[in-house]
Amino acid sequence: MATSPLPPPPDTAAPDVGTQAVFENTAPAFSPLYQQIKTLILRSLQAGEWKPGDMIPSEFDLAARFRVSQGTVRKAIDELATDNLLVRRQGKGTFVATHAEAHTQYRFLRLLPDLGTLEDQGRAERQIIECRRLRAPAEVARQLALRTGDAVLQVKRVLAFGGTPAIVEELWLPGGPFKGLTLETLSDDQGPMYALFETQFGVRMVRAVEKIKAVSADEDAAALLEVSAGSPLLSVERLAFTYNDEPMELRRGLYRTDARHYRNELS
Amino acid sequence: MATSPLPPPPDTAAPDVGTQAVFENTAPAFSPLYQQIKTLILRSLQAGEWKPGDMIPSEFDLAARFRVSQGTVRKAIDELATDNLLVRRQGKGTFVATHAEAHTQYRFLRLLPDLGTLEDQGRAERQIIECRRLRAPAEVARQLALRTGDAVLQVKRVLAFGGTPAIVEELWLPGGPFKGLTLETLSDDQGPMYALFETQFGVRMVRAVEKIKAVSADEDAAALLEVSAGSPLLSVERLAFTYNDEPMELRRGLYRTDARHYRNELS
DNA sequence: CAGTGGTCTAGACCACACT
DNA sequence: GTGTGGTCTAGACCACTGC
Repeated sequence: MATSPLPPPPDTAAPDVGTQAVFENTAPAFSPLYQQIKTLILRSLQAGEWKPGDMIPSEFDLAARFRVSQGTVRKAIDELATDNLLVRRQGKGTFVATHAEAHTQYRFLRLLPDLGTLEDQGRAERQIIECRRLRAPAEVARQLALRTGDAVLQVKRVLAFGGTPAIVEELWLPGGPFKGLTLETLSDDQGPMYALFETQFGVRMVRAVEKIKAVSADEDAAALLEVSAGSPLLSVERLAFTYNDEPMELRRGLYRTDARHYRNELS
Repeated sequence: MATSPLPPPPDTAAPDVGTQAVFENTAPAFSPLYQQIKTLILRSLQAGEWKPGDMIPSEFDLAARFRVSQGTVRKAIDELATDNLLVRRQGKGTFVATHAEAHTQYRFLRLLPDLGTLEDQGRAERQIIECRRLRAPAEVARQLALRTGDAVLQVKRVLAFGGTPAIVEELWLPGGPFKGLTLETLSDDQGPMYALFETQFGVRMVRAVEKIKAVSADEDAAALLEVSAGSPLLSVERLAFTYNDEPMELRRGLYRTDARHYRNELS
């Protein structure tokens, strides 16, 4: 239990765990060991020590590294797995979750066809309308935790299924982390946009919040979605976050729901 | 570890656990012990052995009853707690979840004001429009797993906040479990409808699925919601389930979203 | 104080994947 | 077979609640 074959040398640098909470120095707030371990793993994820798709060290190795029992590491990993930050695969190992895998693709897309195979009626056909670099309007800046006027990227695109347009959306991305993103980058890419963000910009979207309203189609949206102006559309405003609850994308979408619906599970 | 002070006598009746899976007699499907315990607890919940709000036996007692270790019971309860079927309270015990508590009220209602205190701007003002007993239309029957023509209850009501109507909805309930439900029962009651269902009919809603669309207000809805005909409204169709994934309520709602929005978290 | 859930450990063994 | 995650146990101790 005492050896520590990984980065932190045997008796220093590694968080030293006595019998109970370690960082209980100042605040009287009690923090369980497994929570601290969870934080340390999270930190390694943020720092990019393990990238999306990578296998992280085994529970035993991590236990040695952090000087705790395997069961404690297990509980930390369990929680990270239920948060969809890690994926466990029995017999293989534990991996950093990614949007690039078939089974987790379009994890955030809740628009489904009313009828037929929920699975897939054709891949989504994507078309980028424009990609501009500009200064953040006040409201966009506020939501992305930037200052008004900071550089941002604005992307507009249309998604269609089986030739019928279904979604028109506008994305706002902070200019810093997404430096170098162009219309060509986006257009050339196949696969989910969040997968591109991971591989090209090292940004992994972890969770998101959506605000949904019913609105009437304006002229522009009506034309792009091939409906008549004034038709009811679903307005979906999404704020997506990366590891440290940092907002990293603001997305405003209009969904056609005449033959599809937004599905949500409550529990 | 061997005593069994609860209902099942010492050496019989209680599921007998050797070293591994118990019910592994016919199917080669492997089922972990804690999963079997989870099923047994679930069965007791369905049978009404413990009712919403009740405290269930301690982990130790359950461990003795099922002849497994306390840690195994713990894992079973953990999962039931994350499914919101049970609620753990340190120092006190583990309780059957209920819709009747302040902190879990309106757990399934996702409509929030765009501005101001998310907490509450006044209680919801509810008004029952009608409550009829009739024969299930085909589509309603299908969704509630009944036969077309079976007895069902149809309830219509309006919800308002601060004097402004926000939701008009129509509920369909199976006639059997809800025998005796009348307009008076519903109107007299304060508090969430799902709480009433628990206390009066022993029906606890556990989870639900919603299908959301944008639609135009027809004359009736427009009048009730005090908007002009043709205004965009959010159509929310909810199918709610009780313990055994039995569908128990079909609800079709129209939401005004001019000053409110449907909030959803993705992860 | 006793009773409850919460944390942590150590070790044994099972199931699964790869080589 | 070896290495990984998954299950189960037994026991010790901590934290919170209420008598």
